[in-house]
Amino acid sequence: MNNKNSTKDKILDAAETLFAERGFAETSLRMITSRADVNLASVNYHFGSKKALIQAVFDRFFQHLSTGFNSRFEQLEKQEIPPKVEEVIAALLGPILDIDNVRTHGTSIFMRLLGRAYAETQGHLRRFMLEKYGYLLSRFNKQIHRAYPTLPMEQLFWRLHFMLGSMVFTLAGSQALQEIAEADFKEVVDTKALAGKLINFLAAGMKA
Amino acid sequence: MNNKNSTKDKILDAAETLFAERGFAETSLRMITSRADVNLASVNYHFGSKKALIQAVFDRFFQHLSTGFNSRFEQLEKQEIPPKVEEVIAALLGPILDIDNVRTHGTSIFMRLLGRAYAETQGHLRRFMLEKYGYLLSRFNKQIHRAYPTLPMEQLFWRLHFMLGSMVFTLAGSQALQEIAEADFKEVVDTKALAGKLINFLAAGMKA
DNA sequence: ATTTGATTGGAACGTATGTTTCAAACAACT
DNA sequence: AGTTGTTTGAAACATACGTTCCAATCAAAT
Repeated sequence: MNNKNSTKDKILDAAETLFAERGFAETSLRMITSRADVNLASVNYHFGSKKALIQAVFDRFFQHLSTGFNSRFEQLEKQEIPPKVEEVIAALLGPILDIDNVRTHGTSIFMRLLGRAYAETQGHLRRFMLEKYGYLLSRFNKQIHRAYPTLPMEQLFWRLHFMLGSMVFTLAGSQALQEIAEADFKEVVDTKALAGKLINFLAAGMKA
Repeated sequence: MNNKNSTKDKILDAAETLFAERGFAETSLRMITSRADVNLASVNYHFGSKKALIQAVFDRFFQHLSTGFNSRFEQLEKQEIPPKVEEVIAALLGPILDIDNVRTHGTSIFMRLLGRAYAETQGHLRRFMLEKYGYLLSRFNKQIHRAYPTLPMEQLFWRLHFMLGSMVFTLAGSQALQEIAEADFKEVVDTKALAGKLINFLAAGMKA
């Protein structure tokens, strides 16, 4: 049913790349099916509609991510001593970077999708994601609060969103930025090093 | 020719709002012309094509902005004593917030447009903007370097992009976020106060 | 070997889009 | 008043889209 080269997975693979590259509305089902080398009708057969396909693409990503999030946050939660701010941010960022171990450039594709979902004001995607993964934010907030108890919750709320912006924006364009940096500074920066820089920046902002 | 209520301006007004609210592909010319109360054909008559209309919308916004940027950065550049990091960031953020003085909800509309333009990987918009406003980044870098001379240029490059991500994302979703914050914390946060929080966060990250 | 249910293929449907056409209305100037 | 160039209006155009239909094919179980 869910082999690596089943029609369903071929559609998901093609759709995920095209959605990230071109956007949801700008990607037609015909582009997807011709890239996946399957019949046009198979999208509606397997997924029901284009909207359902979009949600399925996100669903697959989040299934990869949630195991990573769960194990990292469980580890933080069972610790007696409060974590450092850097560690909490790393718990959020780590699983996202791990996608690259499974797929090439998986992180940037996912972040681009996330950025596009965020821009969607039609909003069915935002609601869908918040519904499924809102619990993550409250777990994150709890840990930040342990790491930095004097920060008012209202400040935390805003800084969380400042942080998300940096993460999505940077990781979505990471390929392009890495190339520019390499050309300008003759210094190769891999994604792991980039994440370190990002965590430093964000942790300082959180602790401001 | 360019009266406030000329057909051309009515189209631009309607298009700018709808593009920000719904996105470029999701906004049809018929929506624009019916909201602007003009004939459908007038878009192609005055602008040539939908793509050209999109660029015209951005052009008008950037004309407002560039005068603000120029005056603020000239002021920084002529100062003998180095500016503070916060001041440099404020010079970038200030003109954007000033749009609210001209239009209601102008900032969030513009930032949403910016966010969408960034998401557009078709890319003709990104190139168009970088071409027109790339010079701003080097002026910004120079001033940050004056404020914080020991920061290596390569670090500055990355932190600049971390910062842009926060700015675009936060301001693009500022309406929605302000509503959530108001509901959750019973505390009204106007855009000016939000900008202050954002500058604090970003300056701390810059100085990390 | 036959039957049954799931999947695929090819074609068509209805609808919405950006663009074009061309006549009517308007404006400015002689 | 008449002419000329610009702008509007209503309709049609070609195209691309998501979706649906139904026959052909396939896989597995009897």
